[in-house]
Amino acid sequence: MEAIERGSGAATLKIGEVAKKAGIGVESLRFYESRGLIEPIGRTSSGYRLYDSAVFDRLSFIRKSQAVGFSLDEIAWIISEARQGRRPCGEVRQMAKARLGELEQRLTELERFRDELRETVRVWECQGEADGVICGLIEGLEPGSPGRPPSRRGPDAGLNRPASRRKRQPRSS
Amino acid sequence: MEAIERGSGAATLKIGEVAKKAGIGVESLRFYESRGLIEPIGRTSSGYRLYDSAVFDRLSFIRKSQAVGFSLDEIAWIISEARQGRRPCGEVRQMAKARLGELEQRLTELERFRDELRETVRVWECQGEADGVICGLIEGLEPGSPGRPPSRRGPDAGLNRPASRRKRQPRSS
DNA sequence: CTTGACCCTATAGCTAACTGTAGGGTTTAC
DNA sequence: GTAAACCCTACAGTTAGCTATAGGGTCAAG
Repeated sequence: MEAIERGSGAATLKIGEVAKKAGIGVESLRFYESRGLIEPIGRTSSGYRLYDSAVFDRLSFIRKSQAVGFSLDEIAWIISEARQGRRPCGEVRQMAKARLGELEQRLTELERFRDELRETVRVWECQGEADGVICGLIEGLEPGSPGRPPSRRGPDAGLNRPASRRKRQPRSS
Repeated sequence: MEAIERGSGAATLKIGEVAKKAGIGVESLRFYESRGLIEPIGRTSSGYRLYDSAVFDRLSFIRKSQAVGFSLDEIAWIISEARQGRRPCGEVRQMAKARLGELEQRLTELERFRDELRETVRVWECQGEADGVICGLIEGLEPGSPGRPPSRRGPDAGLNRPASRRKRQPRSS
């Protein structure tokens, strides 16, 4: 069972070959397909996906778009527009500008937050830990009932390093 | 069926009263409990949680810690330390400094990214959309096969409008 | 002719911090 | 005495972008 047009001039690739050349996982390729971002040019009779080299341009487009800050949904929308012969340049520009605006706003917030945190750290540094001075924060945190710790499964839970951290939306009102 | 010590001097509160006074949802309170952040001082015979006013100090501690950038796991760890009579001031300072370091690094990355994005937007602005100039990015995104669109089960997959957009972490590199 | 690398679909899990729902029981006000 | 408002547990869903697993089928080499 050979490919639909495997060996007929234009080289076709199986998903694993595409994955390896593009430096991406096969699961991600299938995931992209499920989100409407890529599509094989065909299938073998046994159902294997077949791609041609155009998939690399598409993947490159996806990566560049992500680099601009577009979500996969937005990228899928652009692709679907393009597939219908449209060139949503204006919209894409608008999207990029919107992304930039959000980014600038977020940066402003983060900078303000950084300044506060710097100040907090500075204050805590000054207090030292020589005597029983409790780091501002901990004040009032008394041991609940001395001698009856509720046997947690281990303080390793969130220790080490807390992976990626993200800003939450503080509920207004 | 009255409370364990409801009406015996020190006022106890049910979860809804705590939630209302603290401006938080009852589900969040139960969630915090499941994460080891808070604990009722007891239960009524029918199983209702009872709190005293100390819970507000605890919630305030949680909010302040979140404001420093600590995760709930980290906060739970601090609380569990404190409950065991320890004062992990040094560690807390270290955690805050680590948070600050991460934040500064992320800010640097984001600033670089913002500059790139600004440049991208600027370039796209100059091109305009008057003639067939395709916004850099879209270049090469041809409609699948001209004249033979592969009759998908429905191009609605990612159509309409890009729906909800949210801040993502732009992957560096 | 069997082994192992590859491929398939479908579905669940990961991250964080909640939020919502289902399906009950309890309390309180009228 | 009944209806609304509250409480309970347990679990699923939300956000994005993957990543992994289960349980198969396919294919090339030896």
